[in-house]
Amino acid sequence: MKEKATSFDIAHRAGVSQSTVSRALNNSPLVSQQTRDRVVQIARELNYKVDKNASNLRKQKSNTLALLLFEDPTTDDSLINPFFLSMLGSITRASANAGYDLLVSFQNMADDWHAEFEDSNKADGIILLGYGDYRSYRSKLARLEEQGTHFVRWGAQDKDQPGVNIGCDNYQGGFQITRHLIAQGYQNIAFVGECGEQAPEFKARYQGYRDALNTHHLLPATPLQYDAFSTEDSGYAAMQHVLNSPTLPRAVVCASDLIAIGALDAIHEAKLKVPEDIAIVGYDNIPVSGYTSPGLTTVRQNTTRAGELLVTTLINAINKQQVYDYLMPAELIIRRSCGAKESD
Amino acid sequence: MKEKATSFDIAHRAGVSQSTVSRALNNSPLVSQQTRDRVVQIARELNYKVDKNASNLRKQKSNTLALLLFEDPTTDDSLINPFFLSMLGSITRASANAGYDLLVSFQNMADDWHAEFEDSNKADGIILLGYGDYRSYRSKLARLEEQGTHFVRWGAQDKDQPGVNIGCDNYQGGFQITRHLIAQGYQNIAFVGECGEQAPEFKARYQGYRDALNTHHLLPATPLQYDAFSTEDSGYAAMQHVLNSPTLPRAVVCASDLIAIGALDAIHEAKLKVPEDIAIVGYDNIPVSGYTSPGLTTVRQNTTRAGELLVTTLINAINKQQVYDYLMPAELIIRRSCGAKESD
DNA sequence: CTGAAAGCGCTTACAG
DNA sequence: CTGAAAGCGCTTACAG
Repeated sequence: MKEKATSFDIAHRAGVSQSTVSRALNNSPLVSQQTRDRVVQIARELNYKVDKNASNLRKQKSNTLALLLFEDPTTDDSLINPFFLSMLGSITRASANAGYDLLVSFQNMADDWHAEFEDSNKADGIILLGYGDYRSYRSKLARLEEQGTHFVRWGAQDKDQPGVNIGCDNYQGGFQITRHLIAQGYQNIAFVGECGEQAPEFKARYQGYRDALNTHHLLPATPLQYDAFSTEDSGYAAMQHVLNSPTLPRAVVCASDLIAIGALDAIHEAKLKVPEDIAIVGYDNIPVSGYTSPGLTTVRQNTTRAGELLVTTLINAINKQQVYDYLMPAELIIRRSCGAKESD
Repeated sequence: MKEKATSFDIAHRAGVSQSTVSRALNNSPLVSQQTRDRVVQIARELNYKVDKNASNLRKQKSNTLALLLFEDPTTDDSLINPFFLSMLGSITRASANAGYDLLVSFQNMADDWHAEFEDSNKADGIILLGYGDYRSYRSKLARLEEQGTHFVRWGAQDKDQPGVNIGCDNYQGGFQITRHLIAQGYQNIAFVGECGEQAPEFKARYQGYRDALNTHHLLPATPLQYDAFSTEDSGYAAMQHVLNSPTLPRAVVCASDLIAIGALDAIHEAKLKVPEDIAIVGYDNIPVSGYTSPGLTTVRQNTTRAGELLVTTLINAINKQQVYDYLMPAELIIRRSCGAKESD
């Protein structure tokens, strides 16, 4: 095990000062080409790497982004929502492309997550990812902002929240997919998914659903809305409720694919057919949604683009540039579960 | 934007020396309870966090693990193999539980990845994750070892490789799933997946397949093996090959679920039925495999356990403890694609 | 273009 | 139990 080389070792061998080594390696213009070449050469021979801790300490920045994954408190301990898993993948890739390291962490609302990363200089900025109610940590977000910590949120737009937000247009997605069902001729359309303040994404999708129905004068007298959060089990239970209600809806808009998959199970168990007896649509376009029987009509959120947007927005913020909220368009993905021909 | 507090600020307010602050905050026994309480109290008030860069620089360790994801060179830029995505999830969780931060990074065989992390003190150790041929970076692994860098590999056991290895018993998995097909009465069984040195995992699965056939005297005169790497497209193409061959096999062992899913597409396109006309089995038990039509019989690798093993093994290595290779058992998951009753 | 020096914010022997 | 001091390995004004 060789001792690790430092900039002094290189300086010694190159016959220059340590300052010059540092400059040469950092592409400072204040070094002659000749000196730089020699230093770089020796650094390579010695397999030298700049010590990031020392460099970061001195520069007071880390070239690292932190990703905070908030978990659905209801999720099984060993599973991550597939949608966020795919976001994780695209964020990882986007940070790498931007030359930043990515620190990944799960959060269970630990007391001091708001300070943990930037105050400790582990990261230059934070990406907050997770469904749910940012209101509950509103004060923490405010504190982040007050401390000058850079962060971006993924989720539902909310003018009231501190910080920049990147999200997908949940209202439009809910509207579109409901309108699509209406265009198929369905009238009696239910919604499965909680839609209170604690679930702003679902709430926006629900609003889109309602407005689409309203536009076509199909809004039922009593709302056909059933609570469920984003797990298969919850979707399964909610759909059993639906199936036990006096009048069976002809179509169901589920607030997420996970819910829709659970609903599918409940329907099959009841020996009913999708879409013949009841049509089902989901939301998210998680990988599995293309493989259910029948394939799920759903709304895609472009995770690749989302990852890029989150990362570039955060980096811009770190570099003191003006940054803006961004609302990505939703994209309808039509498969068989809605009863449309796939070419529709 | 408040200035960030340092240990000196706390020392000043507490009327003690900065050394004492550091000790108090690091739970050193060399501090009176009274002093510690006061320091901790003030630290909280000032919202103080230890600067990790300074602390790491001084301690020469980072409390961070690096995860290097090697990509299948054949994979689409925006997609990660779902199996590795699920490993990523479990490794993230396991590191967090162990109190380590996790730095995630993709690798395209950049020249100096072997030194990038530990030499730069960004991480205390490295987890190498990715299918493929470790032989091609054998020299780099050797260098890692020589430099005293701590690392664990996920993948096929290989006595020739430097470093510790955690993996799942690919041979046993291939054997079991093939034996299962034989038990269903199939005789003419093909294998789809490359099985050369560059794909050690697939190779081991193929060996298991062959030995199972051999045990039952079913080994064909000419090997029924078709190359494919782990993507749907490649599986689709390979299965078209199979379907064009003079005698159609009755069952096909695919080296991965992704391959099997592509194969399923090719078979359905040819208007054949699974499992009636031809049985298909996969490997990995990726989430989608439960939702294909029919559901895929496959081999599960316990990713939760794998993540924990990788992390704890690496941490043990970092702490200078003796560490060992570990081979996890494979686990047969029976669904409809093999023609068995699910309760089989 | 180069060097000598200060200092980033800690931890930890050393001395009491 | 506590404090004064050294030093981790860099980057960057400052002076030439």
